[in-house]
Amino acid sequence: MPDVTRETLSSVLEEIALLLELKGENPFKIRAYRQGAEIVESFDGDIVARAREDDLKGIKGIGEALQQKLHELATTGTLEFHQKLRAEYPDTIFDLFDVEGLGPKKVAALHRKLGVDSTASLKQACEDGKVAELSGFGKKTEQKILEALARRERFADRFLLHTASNAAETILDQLRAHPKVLRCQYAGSLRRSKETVGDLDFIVATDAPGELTRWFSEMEIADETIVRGDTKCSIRLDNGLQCDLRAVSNDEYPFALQYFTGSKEHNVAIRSRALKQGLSLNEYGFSGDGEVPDVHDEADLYKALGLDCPPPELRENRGEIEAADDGELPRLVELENLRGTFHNHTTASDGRATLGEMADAALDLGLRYLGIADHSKASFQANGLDESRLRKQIEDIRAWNRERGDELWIFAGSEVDILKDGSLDFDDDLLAELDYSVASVHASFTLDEKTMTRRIIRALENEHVTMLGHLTGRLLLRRDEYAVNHEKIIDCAAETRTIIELNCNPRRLDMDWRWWRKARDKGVLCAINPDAHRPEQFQFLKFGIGIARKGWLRKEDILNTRDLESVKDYFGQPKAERRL
DNA sequence: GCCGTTTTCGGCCCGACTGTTTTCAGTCG
Repeated sequence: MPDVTRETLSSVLEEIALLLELKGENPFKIRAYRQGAEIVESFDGDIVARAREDDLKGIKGIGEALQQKLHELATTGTLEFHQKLRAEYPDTIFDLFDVEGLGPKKVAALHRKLGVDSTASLKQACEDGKVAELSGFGKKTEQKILEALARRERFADRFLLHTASNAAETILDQLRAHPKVLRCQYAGSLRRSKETVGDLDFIVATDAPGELTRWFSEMEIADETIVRGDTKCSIRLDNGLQCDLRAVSNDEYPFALQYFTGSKEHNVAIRSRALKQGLSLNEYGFSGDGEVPDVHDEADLYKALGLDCPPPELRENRGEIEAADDGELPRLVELENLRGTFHNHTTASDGRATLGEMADAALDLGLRYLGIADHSKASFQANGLDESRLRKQIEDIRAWNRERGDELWIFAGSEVDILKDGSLDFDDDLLAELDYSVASVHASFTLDEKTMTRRIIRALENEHVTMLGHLTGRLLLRRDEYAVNHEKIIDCAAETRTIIELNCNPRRLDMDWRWWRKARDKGVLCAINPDAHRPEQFQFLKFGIGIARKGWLRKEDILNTRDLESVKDYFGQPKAERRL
């Protein structure tokens, strides 16, 4: 049986879409492939098995042709249609689509007329002045391509959530202070709390749009102006992050905010719903033959379509529209619901602050309890604690609680390494002395999926493992996740009553938001953990809350929204008796 | 290529901006 994954299926469809674009195929056909790729990627169930068994009928967006192609791909491992298309172009041509300003038409022209087939040959062609000579191109286009190529080498094309969030708050503060701004907000993937962000979108309501776009491009924080018109302006910050401003009237504001918040998939579904009601919707308003509804904010806009207003984090077209239609949107967790946090480090291992300093910071945040989980001895690179150092730390924590436990209660834990074979870095007797433990993988990342999954499951089956740390080990924009079967881990966590952590470090945000709703429905409890290595990293909780909301989690799905006594009770029970 | 409470054919979101053009194609979001 060929080794075909969900990723294989969706990436082949996506590649077909790109190749058809190069060939200048019917754009709607291209979109069908692209949508097919998205459907496969987010399908709720074992899409690979369904494809293998030719059981894809009835999935909206996957018609006869795609069913047949997915079946061929899943059973044979390749797709003849795809292979034939690929043979017409070199592999490196796909890189050209990532160059800003280049779309399928221009890539096709460069390839056909100049033989450009990679970013290297594109750079050469520009430097030789050949690009400017092509019809439809010119000197400026050539220059812009060279700049885009240089930028690609200097900057990542995505940014971590906290990098984007910090910049956005700075800019939003300045917008709010501007006298001509009536209302403003950031939109886009940041507002939806995606784990990484490509650019920032700001929407302002104003009577003086031209003045605002000019002011925006002249902000001190702007390193470069990319475009500036009467209603739209794009700048780039010195870290490469692009920021777009849209200036609209106060009446248009809710429509622009909704539109630019996206996601694209959500908006497509919303617009088609509007059309069925005889309303045409764009970023400026409703239009239609009959009465056009009165809209002052986003909630009015959704209400006009018979929907409750889905929180921005849910707008991914993953069931939120149906839920909004049925009045069954979840009441999502909020930052204010958190009473404490688990999984934090101190100078005992690789943290930068002492136990006392971390505790004081938690008190300043208004938390009622704090969990300390320093590394275990196998993580020698992180100065992990051995048995005697851990026992000493447990004593220190008990002493704190005797003295100041009525202000802030500290739970004694450990981030215990899951060793290569799934056994733990401490024996059960020591683990039993702790209030709780976070079991994490920190080494041997390259095991195959089956072995890695079995390794983690063995750890979850341990009575003394309270929660699983950063499930996939991914470091966003830096290191891929290791191979692990999420479904099996989630099932095992539900069965063994093991909590799964939502690690809020912006590099991790792990477990991924796409899995939480399923985990929740299976009865898995979540802990929102900052993995703080210094006091200011408690701020990461904010991003964890964003991801939890994106994963449809409510207050009751998260351990650290409970009060101190409930958490003590929870830890005090045998694992098998713990309930949601 | 997909879809259908108007449709099995004819739609499929569309506006802003730029650059290369004399009225528009391409890209982006």
